[in-house]
Amino acid sequence: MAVLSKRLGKATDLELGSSHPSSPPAPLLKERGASSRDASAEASRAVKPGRIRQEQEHTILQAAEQVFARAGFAGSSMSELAQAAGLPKSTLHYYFGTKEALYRAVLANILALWLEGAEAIQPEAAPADALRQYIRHKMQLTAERPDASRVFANEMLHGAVHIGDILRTDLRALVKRKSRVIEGWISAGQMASVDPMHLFFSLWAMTQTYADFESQITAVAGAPLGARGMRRAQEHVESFVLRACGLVS
Amino acid sequence: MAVLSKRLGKATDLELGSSHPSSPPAPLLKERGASSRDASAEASRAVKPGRIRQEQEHTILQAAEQVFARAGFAGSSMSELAQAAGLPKSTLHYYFGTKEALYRAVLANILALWLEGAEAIQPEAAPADALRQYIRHKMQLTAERPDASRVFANEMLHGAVHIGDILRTDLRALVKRKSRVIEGWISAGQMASVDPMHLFFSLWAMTQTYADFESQITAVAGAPLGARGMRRAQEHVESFVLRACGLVS
DNA sequence: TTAAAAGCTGACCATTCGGTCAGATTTTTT
DNA sequence: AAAAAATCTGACCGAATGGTCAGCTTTTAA
Repeated sequence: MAVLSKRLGKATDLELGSSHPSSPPAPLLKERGASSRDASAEASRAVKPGRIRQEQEHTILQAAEQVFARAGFAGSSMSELAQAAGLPKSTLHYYFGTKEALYRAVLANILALWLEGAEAIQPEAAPADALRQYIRHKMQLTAERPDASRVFANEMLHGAVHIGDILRTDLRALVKRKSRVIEGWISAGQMASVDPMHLFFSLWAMTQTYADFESQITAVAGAPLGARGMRRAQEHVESFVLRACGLVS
Repeated sequence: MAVLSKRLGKATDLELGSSHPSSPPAPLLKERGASSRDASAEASRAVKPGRIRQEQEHTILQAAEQVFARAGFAGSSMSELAQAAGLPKSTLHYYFGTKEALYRAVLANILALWLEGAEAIQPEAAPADALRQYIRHKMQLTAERPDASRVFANEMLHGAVHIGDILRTDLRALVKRKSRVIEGWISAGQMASVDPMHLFFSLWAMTQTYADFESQITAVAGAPLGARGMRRAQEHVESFVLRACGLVS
């Protein structure tokens, strides 16, 4: 997992950094260390590679995720982004060069998150346990990082132009690999016959919907689901999927 | 269904027409007849209420759906919209006043479509038949009007500010009503115990994902699903849901 | 046939947009 | 302490945006 997300992070930065009209005014040393954002080591190794830069980038990215989630790429202006980060517009340009580069940086962070969790699906695992764990992971992400989910959803809704390459390579490979595991379970009679690819589509859809379409869900439910509602949602998805896969508890 | 969609159309137009800074320069006679777009009666009753207006509005709305689906509200400019419709920008303003009014008109059309199909869920029906029919209806909409689905998804992703009222009233009422039917089936032992509200969320998510996240699906599948792929998707969703509801075929 | 209504559009406008840059300030290195 | 590097930002710019409007043409009603 750590390996995977690191590899993807690189791939993203790569795809990203190449095609700008103007290169950023500052070095922009593309390196997120192995331990990404632990606050403890902050003071110790704070010497070398732009401690200020790291902090500011983090501030900006966090604010940008919120803003992009609310309005999408086109719907967010640099001045909004700047205001949300509590910094002048020029400072954002100093750190990320262009609005698109900032957007891609947000996406890169999210993508790594999004691809995690599938390690639970292993040949040796019991299908029910593996699926339950995967669903829990996805629902947790939905509950704890709804903005991340929404930015990701928005990107795909509009054609995934910025992350298409990664989807076509890494995500496709991941699904292929895990599909073989599921097919193994099926032919071993351990679960019902379900098209693995479509199973992934359904899992992603059912879990992400609680973040992406939260406004619809709130409207139908009459009020935001809250912690209790989300717990109930998770139970629903778990039992729904397990039953659909012929894995009655 | 006809009654429902008409009522909603009105409600939408109402919510719509009120809150503009400037009122449209032309009368804008808000009336879509009962038989919305049959080409046969076109020549016969073409006399009274602005035949040209009706045709032009239709042209513009159709083009706008495509454009809004691709780029969202903020990402679409009036000049793009105009170019897609093959008309000068001022003409769009003549017919719809503002970009937002045009967007709302597109949404209103879509919303009626989206709310259809739930009539299949009736107390007297067999649960398996009813659910299968509902899923088919949703999948058909996804396959035939993916742009409509995407505009709708985009609207909800960004808070459903333009249709929140209708979701909170009409959609909520619909779900409440149909949930009672499903609860009836459950307590009669006709299907497994599934939270009806969350069942709807899952159904919507699983079916719409094939339009809204088509780029992701194409990337993972290696190529667009096409007609055969969509047929397979429908079979997957049907059997998946039926099994999850304890309705083995 | 004529007057009125509806349809149409090129030219224009104020505002906002993403982005640049010179130069000041702060931090780090020597 | 001095030099170098990195950080920071107000002022500015050309382009694009949504929207307006006067005046034209076409369609409809009288």
